[in-house]
Amino acid sequence: MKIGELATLTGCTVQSIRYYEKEQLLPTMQRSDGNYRIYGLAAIEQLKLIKHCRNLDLSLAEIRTLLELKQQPDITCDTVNKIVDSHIEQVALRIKELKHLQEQLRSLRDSCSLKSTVNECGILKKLSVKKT
Amino acid sequence: MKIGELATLTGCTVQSIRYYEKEQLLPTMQRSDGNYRIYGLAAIEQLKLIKHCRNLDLSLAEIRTLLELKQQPDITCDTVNKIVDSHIEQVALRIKELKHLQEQLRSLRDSCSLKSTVNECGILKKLSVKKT
DNA sequence: TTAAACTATATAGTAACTATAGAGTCAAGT
DNA sequence: ACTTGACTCTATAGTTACTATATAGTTTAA
Repeated sequence: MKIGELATLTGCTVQSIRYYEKEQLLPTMQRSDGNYRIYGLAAIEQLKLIKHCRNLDLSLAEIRTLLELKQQPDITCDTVNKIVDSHIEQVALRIKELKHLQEQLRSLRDSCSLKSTVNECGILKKLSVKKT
Repeated sequence: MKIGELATLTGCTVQSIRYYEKEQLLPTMQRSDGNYRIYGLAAIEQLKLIKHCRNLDLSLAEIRTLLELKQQPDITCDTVNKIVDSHIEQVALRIKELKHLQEQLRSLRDSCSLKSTVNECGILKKLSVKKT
């Protein structure tokens, strides 16, 4: 299988597959006579894992760690848990921040009446004055 | 006032102030004999506005638009409203996405028991199999 | 055989900075 | 007068996870 077929099978772009190889998330593939990368079924598996992790917003560094752990089946999976746990925390924190942001934006939005001019725009006034 | 003082007064770093100037969020400042940027009180105002907007996660492009609008006090502030509204929507969407993510991460986390080895780790299994 | 479709590498761009290198400026102390 | 240290200047590279582009080579179908 060549890279284009792998791309359509997994929903990745050709470029990102090459990028993952460069970043060591996929192994260096063997090449055909014409220097084309040749993939087997294992590559589909691995790319799907990568893609699923990316959908969960895991960083490439985190995914690389998971993949390395997968190569050592006999150690305990504490590290896997830790990665997921810390990621859950990060997401929770981000949600909290965004909710706070949402409140501020709404209160900002309420400070501008419909027909006013920029000159007396409550939003711009608030932005200029409010402390950081 | 030189750039370092402005930085401490506003809580920005010296580099980011220079960056904002390069990106046209601050005007090109006049220079001293020794080629140092010289700032007045207006710069504090403007930097605080920028910083406050950044705290609200507005992009530099959005902030640039707001600052341009500020220069034209007589037009209606529809555009200001639109920027804020669209930003509120973006944040709401992101919160929704993150909540969905959070669910998936938690269900993933639940699939790994405490003492298992990587070999039989429910998390890695799920990640490999689950569809994108 | 030739054109289309595919693949290869290398490089630059994205956002909003941060970090670094190398050089010039200024104020205070000796 | 000289030097030291703190400050400033510009230019460049790095960050993340790609995407886009240019240029060149390969394969496949008509």
